[in-house]
Amino acid sequence: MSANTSKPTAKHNESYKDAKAILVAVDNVIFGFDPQEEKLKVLLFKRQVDPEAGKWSLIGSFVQADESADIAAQRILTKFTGLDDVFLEHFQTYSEVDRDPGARVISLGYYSLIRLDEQKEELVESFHAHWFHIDEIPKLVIDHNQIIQDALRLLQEDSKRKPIGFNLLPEKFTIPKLLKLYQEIMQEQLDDRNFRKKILSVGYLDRLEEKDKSNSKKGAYYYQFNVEKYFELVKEGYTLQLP
Amino acid sequence: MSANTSKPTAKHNESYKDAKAILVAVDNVIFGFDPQEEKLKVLLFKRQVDPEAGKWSLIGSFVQADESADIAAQRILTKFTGLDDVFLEHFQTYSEVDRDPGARVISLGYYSLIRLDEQKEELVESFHAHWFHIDEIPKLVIDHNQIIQDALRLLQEDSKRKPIGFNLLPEKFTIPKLLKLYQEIMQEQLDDRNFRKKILSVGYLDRLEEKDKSNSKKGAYYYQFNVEKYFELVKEGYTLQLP
DNA sequence: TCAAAAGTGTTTTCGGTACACCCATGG
DNA sequence: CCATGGGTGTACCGAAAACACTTTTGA
Repeated sequence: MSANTSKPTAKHNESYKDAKAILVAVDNVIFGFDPQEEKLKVLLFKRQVDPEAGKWSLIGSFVQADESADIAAQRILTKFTGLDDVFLEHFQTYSEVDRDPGARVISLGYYSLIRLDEQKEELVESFHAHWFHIDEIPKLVIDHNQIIQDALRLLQEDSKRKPIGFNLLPEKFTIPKLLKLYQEIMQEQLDDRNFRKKILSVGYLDRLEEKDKSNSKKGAYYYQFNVEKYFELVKEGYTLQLP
Repeated sequence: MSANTSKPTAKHNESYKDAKAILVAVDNVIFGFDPQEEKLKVLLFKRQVDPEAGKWSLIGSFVQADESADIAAQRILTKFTGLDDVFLEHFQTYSEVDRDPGARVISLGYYSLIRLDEQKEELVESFHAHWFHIDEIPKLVIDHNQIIQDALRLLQEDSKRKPIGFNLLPEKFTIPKLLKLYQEIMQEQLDDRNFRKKILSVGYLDRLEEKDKSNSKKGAYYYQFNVEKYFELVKEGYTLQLP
């Protein structure tokens, strides 16, 4: 008697045959942290296909018929960096009809965290890919600047609640480096005493005997992330909560 | 000289022509709260197309060539409930190759929050859709049970950080009802005194003079969510944080 | 011996939690 | 007048925040 938004009697699940297929891509915001420079970076490369060939772009690919989106995101990550088994997470979908001038493409935004010291540099170079500091991202193809911004915001959220920062550091790292990493991610200064207190009080960091003397005469103790202890804590219902 | 994961010289952006298009659907987990029953519910309907026609399913549709996924999710929501301009959010993507036995379909999971008192009941009924209490969801088609579970988890997370609960209540509501709603969402008991203190201290609830006497002789004051005050708070950097 | 980074403690403040009693009113 | 749900206040505890000094050692 009202609400004539649609005919209730019409079939309201379109059949598979009537539906129009769409190109689906993954775009992967690959983050890395350079412990020397103490900078958070994103891997970009020059797009190879028209339109907009030659412009900087995120690492992406179409999702193939025989792979899930997760696998596709993993595939291109491995292809460009040689790395496998790293932190990789879907965070947003971009489906505006006209976002890609080449065709109607729905893009699945992923972000991954890798250890710069473990990447295969020859591979990165062979694709003419380049690491850009998060503050110096050039104008990118399509909506990729937006995608990076969204990824960074999620990285910030996630960093507060999960110990994912360790995916960006070498196996062994010092507390000062960890602090610098968090400051880069959060884009704000943190009190070093309170940070140290908080992060060590959780109990998932093991101090090694070894020290890193590359930055000071005194040297800073190396620490290692203890995954087992972290899983125990999670089982007990613990959830990290940084400011 | 290592990392032979792929030929660096090969084109590493597949051209648009080589890519295979994929069916893309949205599945919308529509939440409603019945203030009388004090139950959180999800809208489901009987799937019309094979395979698995006749089984209970989320409200979904394929994404059309001329619409974004957001619009598609909005479209089916309006079609089934008559409602427009409600809380609607994408939360996850389901892209396993064999998830749908009918074809390769990538599904975008959405969840929406509606006011049960505002839905067009004739419309809901005309589609033979039905509201199921969150604890009594039947076995659904494909991976839809999983999708609901994921949606509920996100609703719980979001509820702690954003004042989205108000999207499930009538314009005017009492604190006891709001408490019951939060308890339904969180699936746990909350201390009523602390809850009241916390939620009122934020300052985005306006007390009306009117009382709801349907549940007690004394009557409970009606409150209203004040969007303007909330936006002001957000601008000042405020973020809600419930236990 | 001193510059430069690493490491350590204390006090204050604020929010979270636990907890028990009075209030209003229709029947 | 009393049962029922609605509403209020307080004491305690622990975590977060602010804040400054000592330690180490290579150059």
